[in-house]
Amino acid sequence: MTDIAKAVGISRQALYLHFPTRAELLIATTRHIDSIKDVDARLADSRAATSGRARLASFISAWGSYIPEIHGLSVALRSMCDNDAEAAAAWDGRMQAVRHGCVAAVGALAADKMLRADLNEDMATDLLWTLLSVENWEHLVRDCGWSQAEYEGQITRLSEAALLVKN
Amino acid sequence: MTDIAKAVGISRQALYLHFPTRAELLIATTRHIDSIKDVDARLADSRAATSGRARLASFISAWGSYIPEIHGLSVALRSMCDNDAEAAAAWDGRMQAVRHGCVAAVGALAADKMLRADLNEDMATDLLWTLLSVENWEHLVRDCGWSQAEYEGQITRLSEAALLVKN
DNA sequence: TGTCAACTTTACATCGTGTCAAGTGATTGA
DNA sequence: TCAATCACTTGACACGATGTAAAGTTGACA
Repeated sequence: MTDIAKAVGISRQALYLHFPTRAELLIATTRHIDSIKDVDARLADSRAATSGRARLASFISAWGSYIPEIHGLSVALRSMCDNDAEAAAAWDGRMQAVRHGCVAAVGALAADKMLRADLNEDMATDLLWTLLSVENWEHLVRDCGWSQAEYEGQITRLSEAALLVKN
Repeated sequence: MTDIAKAVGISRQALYLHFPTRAELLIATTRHIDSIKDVDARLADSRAATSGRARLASFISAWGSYIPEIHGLSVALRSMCDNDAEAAAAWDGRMQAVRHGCVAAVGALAADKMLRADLNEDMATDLLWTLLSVENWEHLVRDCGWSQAEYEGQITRLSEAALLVKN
C-alpha cells in the first residue's frame, strides 16, 4: 500500500479513503482493467463461430492472449487468497467466468458431435478449464520461456487432442 | 510458528533453536517427507520400464500419486516464494527434480521413435512438466472434485495425446 | 558437584495492514 | 463573503507475524 501510494503521489492514508482494504483495491483494479481492455469484444469472435471446433480455437486464442494482460494483477490477487476470503472470492469469480466460456465451447463441440465419447461435458469442461489456467500460462511462458504464439499453438493442439473425437 | 510450536508442545522460541527461519523448517520438512515416503522406490518402476510409453505411464503414476502426499507442504512452501528467496529456491529444486523425470520419459519416447515429429525434446519436456504440475492436480482434484484415479487416467491420456506420434 | 544441552519466559525490533484523530487548503453554495 | 464540505495531510497507534536477544530452569552425565 505504501508503494502504491508513493507511485500515485498521495499519502498511504489517502489510499484507504478510496479503498478500504488492499483486497478491495485489487478487485477494483480487475474491474477497471476489464472495462479498459473490453473483454466482451475479445470474446465476440468466439461467440460468432459457426462450428464447435472454431469456437474452441477462438476462445482459446481470446483468453490466451488476455492472460498476459492481467498476469501481474492475477499474481497479486492469488497471493492474497490464503488470508483474505474476499480476495479468494474475487479470484474465484474471475475463474468461474473463464469456466463459463469453457462450458460454452464444450457445448458447441458436443452439439457438433465432436466431443470424445468417453468424456461427459462436465469432465471435458474441467479439462479445458485446467489447460487454460493462468498457472499453465505462467509455467510455459514465464518459466519455460515459450513465446505467446508457441503457448497458444500448443495449448490449442492439446485441447483438441484432449476433447475431440479421433480424427 | 506459534501454531507449530503449540502442536509440537514446545515454546515458539525453542522452534527457532532447531530451525533458524520458517522457510528452513518447511524445507527440512520436505527432506524429511522424502526420506519417509521413499521417492526413489516409487520411481523404480518407471526406471525399469522397457518401452518409452511404459516409462511415461509409470512416471506419471508415480509422481501423480505422490502429489497428494506433499500437497499441504507444497501449498505452504509456494505461498512463501514471493517473499523468501530460499523458499523459492527450495520449491524450484523440487520442481527441477520432477523435470528430470520428464526429461527421462521424453528421452525414452524419442529413443522409441514415438515422439511427435513437430516437437523437439525440450518442448515435449516442458509440456509434460506443465501437465504434471501440482497446480493442475489441485485444480482437477481439489477444485473440480475429481478422484485420484480420474486425475491419473486423464493426465496419462492427455500426456500421450500431447507427446506421442499419431499411432 | 559442576557443566552442558535443551528448553523456558520475557522482552523487544521490524514490517505490513488497518484505524483514528486533528489539521490544512481549496472549492462551492447560501 | 463566510461557512461548510471535500480531499487530502501528518502523526500516532493497535495488531499479528517473524525473528533476535538475554537470562533463568531443568535434567543428564562425567
